[in-house]
Amino acid sequence: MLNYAAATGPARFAAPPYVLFNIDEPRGPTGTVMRFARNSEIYGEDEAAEYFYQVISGAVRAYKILDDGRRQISAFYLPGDIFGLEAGDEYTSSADAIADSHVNAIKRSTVLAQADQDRSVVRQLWSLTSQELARVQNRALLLIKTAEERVAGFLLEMARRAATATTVQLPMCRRDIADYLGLTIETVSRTLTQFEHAGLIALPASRRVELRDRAALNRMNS
Amino acid sequence: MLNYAAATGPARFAAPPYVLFNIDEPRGPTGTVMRFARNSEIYGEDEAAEYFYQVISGAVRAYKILDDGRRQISAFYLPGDIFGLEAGDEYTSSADAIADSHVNAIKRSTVLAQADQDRSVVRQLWSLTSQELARVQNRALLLIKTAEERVAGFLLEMARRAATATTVQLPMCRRDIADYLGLTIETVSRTLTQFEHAGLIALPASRRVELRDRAALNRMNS
DNA sequence: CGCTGAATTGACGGACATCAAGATGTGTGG
DNA sequence: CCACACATCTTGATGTCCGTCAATTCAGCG
Repeated sequence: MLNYAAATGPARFAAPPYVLFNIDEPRGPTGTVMRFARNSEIYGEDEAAEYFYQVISGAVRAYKILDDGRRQISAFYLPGDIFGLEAGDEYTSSADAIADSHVNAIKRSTVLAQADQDRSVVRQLWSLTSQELARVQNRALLLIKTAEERVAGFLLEMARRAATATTVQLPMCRRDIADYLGLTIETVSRTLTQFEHAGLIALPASRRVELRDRAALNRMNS
Repeated sequence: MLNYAAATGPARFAAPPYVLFNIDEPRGPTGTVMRFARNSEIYGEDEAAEYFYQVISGAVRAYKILDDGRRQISAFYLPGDIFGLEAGDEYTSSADAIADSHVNAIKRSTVLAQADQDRSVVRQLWSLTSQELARVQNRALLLIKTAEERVAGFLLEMARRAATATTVQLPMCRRDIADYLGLTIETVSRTLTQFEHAGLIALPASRRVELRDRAALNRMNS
């Protein structure tokens, strides 16, 4: 059930050497492997930020809950992705496992101590946070677009990050997608079937998407 | 026309000592004061990131333009705010002056060189980028809300950052506000007059807002 | 005092949310 | 292996918030 194969693929983050994490040695001196069951919480908003994480297998969502119960998912993390990188002492979002997942956890205090020896560590933390900032900016761009554009953008993003050829296996349910895109599950569903009827995608299963006309999807991404 | 008084107010960023910028000594060894006229560009997206900036007087907007001409403003920077802090070699947004402005500019290469001597420099860069990330996350939260909630949130944010007592002097036009909130100027305008009729605010001038019922606005902020 | 861009106000339509029902898929126990 | 239960997903009907288009008012400036 747990997919270690995903962990042996190409790493998705920036420049080696990997001071923080090395996905090829998840059990090495750089951290501890933890297992989280589907829908279990990894950390909560405003909790003390004890660990930095990297996804080994499975998938993770980061989110905030508004007073009225609405949820906004700010990011999905897939194998290779690093998350929980707080500069402050508390997590600014909650995070939980979308599917049964293995993550590599490394103590924040250890990393910060390491930073006193090795100046490249903080440089790397800054760089990763900067990449996260760029991701959030791009998602904010999505949120001002039409439903079509948002769903198209989401499919292309997932294809870029998790695709084998043209088939995307979605780890998350429609509610997660809706909460990520700022839409309702009905609108997400309708938009997907509309894409299917237009021949842009195929939906052999609700969580499996085949991109048939990537150019058309790109055009929508405006 | 240029308001130096604003620069002598309390600094708005985090913990001293200010390695990067010291707003009390804008002409000191930490940078160069530059002047930008209203609507002039400070830097463009994908340009080489030559400088880090801090606003001394005036106001700055950062934004991206979509293919179809839509503009999304990702942030407003007021006196004391630092912007243009790129970890990569290029700016990821454009920035220009909303009003005639003075900014303190410090060469990115100088700061990065300084970072080899003083380890607190990168730590500070990381911290500032992390704060920027938190700001963008909060704006993304705004974008999934109703027009009322977005405008209320905007007013409270501006009041917190730029208010003298309960009066907010807005440096930007309705189009800027609209592009920041993902609304149209008509909706922004209508929502403001609606707030006025409900007694939540007063609008003695189109760019001057007096908060009359902060509690009610806060309640909308959900 | 007239010109011009900014802001407001109104009428209307459309995209997406809401409410509701039905279809599909999945896990569990007999 | 089948049957039932429950969650997930899809599809339909209706409503509403906000965008669009258009006209008017207001403010700043030569």
